[in-house]
Amino acid sequence: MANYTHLHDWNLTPSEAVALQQTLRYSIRIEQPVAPFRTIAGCDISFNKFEETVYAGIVVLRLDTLETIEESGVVSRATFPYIPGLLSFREIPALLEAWANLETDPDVVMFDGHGTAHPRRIGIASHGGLWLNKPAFGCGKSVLVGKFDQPAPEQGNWTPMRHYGDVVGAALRTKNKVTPVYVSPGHLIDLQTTIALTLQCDGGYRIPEPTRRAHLLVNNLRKAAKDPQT
DNA sequence: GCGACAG
DNA sequence: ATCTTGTCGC
Repeated sequence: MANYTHLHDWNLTPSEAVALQQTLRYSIRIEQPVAPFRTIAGCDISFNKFEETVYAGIVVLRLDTLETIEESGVVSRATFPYIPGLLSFREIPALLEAWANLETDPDVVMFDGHGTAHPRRIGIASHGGLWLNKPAFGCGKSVLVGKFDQPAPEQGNWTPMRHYGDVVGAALRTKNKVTPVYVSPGHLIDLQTTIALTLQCDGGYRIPEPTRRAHLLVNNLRKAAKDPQT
């Protein structure tokens, strides 16, 4: 089953959260994975605006067939507000609850957000990877930091995203002539592998399957709780 | 000081 | 993120 070890407290002020990121960033390891990956997890959360209740979910799929092999959804609470650069403090606590309910132990995790493409190089994918002590990377729909040139319009093309002289991620075209997604390594993985895995998770949509299915899962959870029906 | 700013 | 219908383009 999937587990994780407690790294630190979550009830922090935004200021304390930034300070914690400055100490945690040095534990992050960006490197080429040794063992091949067989399964991948996608995670996401959903919520009603102005409400503290959040629906967190994780979907595990086989990398070779993209078949879903497990889903885990939980209803939790997020007390930390959304602040650009501190997303992990709002989303990870609930995601850990969903993770703990997993029967399988995914080989790598795809987060909805960034990894090193972050002002302090420790986005949700890096922070999450540290907690899970597992290879993790981020795939975001918009940019937080980093400058880049537009990649060629055909699927598979990508351009490096740079921030203060560092290549922090890549603008990757997952579909012909469609806005690219922004990927970056989180922990225990490198940019090349991050790009390859994202392309391997292609299901015909801009958003790769792990994240796309996790999004559908948590959205259905939220709707189910909203209506007195099924 | 001003503008930017993952989900 | 969420609130929402139709509509332009391949």
